[in-house]
Amino acid sequence: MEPEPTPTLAPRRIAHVDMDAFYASVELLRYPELRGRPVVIGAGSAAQPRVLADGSREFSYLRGYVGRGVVTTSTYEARALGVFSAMGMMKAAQLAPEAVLLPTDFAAYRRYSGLFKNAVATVAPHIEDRGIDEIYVDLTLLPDDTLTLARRIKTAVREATGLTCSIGISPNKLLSKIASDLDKPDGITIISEDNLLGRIWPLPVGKVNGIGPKANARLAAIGIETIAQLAQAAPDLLQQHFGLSYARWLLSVAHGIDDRPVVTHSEPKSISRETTFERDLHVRHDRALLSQVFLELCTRLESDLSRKGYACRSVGIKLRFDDFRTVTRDITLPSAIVDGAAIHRAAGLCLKRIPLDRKIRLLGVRVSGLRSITELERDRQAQEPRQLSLY
DNA sequence: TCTGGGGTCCTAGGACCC
DNA sequence: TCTGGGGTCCTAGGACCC
Repeated sequence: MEPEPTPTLAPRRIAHVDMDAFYASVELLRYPELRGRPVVIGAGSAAQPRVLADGSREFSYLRGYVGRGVVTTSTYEARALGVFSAMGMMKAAQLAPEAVLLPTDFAAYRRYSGLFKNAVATVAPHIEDRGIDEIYVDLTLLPDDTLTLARRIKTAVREATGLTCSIGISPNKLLSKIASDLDKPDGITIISEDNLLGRIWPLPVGKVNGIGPKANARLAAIGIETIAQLAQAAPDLLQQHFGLSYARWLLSVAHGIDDRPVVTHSEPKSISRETTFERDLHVRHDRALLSQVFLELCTRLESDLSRKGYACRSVGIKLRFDDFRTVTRDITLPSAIVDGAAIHRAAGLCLKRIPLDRKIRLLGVRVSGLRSITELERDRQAQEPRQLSLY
């Protein structure tokens, strides 16, 4: 493998802004009496707090939770008890039975997300969206010094939302993402050439965005646990275990190299709707329920598409069986569709191609090959005169 | 007391076309 | 009549992220 080229341009200044325990913090604005207590977000509407006659609120608790939900977010007090995102709620209830349980309210989080992003944009408008609670911001062309900008961003966010965020700033997205996590909550971490080795290299490889549980385990199996060890690993050893392109990527990230730009606009590639059943469903005995849910998923996709102004050329389904095995089937159509009935027909063709020999845990429908409806219309109108000229 | 829902990107094989 | 490569599209699965 060839050595990575050394960047020669003046370093960029990329910020990663990450809201602190975002969903939980939004809930604490609403229910300030919960501040300082372990709180877990992630239930359905059954966990909605009730307002009592005297105006006080009665909350649900994790104790006794039954169901298939997972923790979406938890407050720092709940994390101290071992309750983290993506943990099964049953397990969380064992660890923290006295934690308050709240339902997710995505409409509220989206509202605060908009406030947070608009606030940052008043300070630095070159923003890449990375989901509901984090963004990258390119500060390179702004005149002020880095620390001043970071403080200004935090002030703007706090004034607009009442919430805190953590900011990492470095020459690239990779390092800034790692940095924003180093001083949470409410921190500012600036990584430069000078402190790169001291701050980044001692960290476990799993801190790198893109090294997940699988890669982590495979690296551990060959004795690589820290970013420093990864940086010093023999290229041939990495290539042997991970293939050429992934090995190259691993080495470059370990050396803090990442040239990806901050991308301020992107179009969606796919839209999906899926649901996990409260109990595994039998293909024949629960056929009516399965059919109803299947149709509902397609109907929701129709409204998603039309609300967002897209048509789709591909339709796919996803099934998860009771043994957690997941299968997908796709079909690409001759022309783009929006209509729920057409999505339902295509999804039905996909479903026929899956042998249904086990109970079903999850059913999902996905549309992809998205085309903007206004562009389709424009193309269609541009086509018409040409077709007419054939006559 | 197993494991949500919404996404993106990558890989790899086969079809098909030139 | 054995048999080129390259490019693109489609499909299935998997890793990863928030």
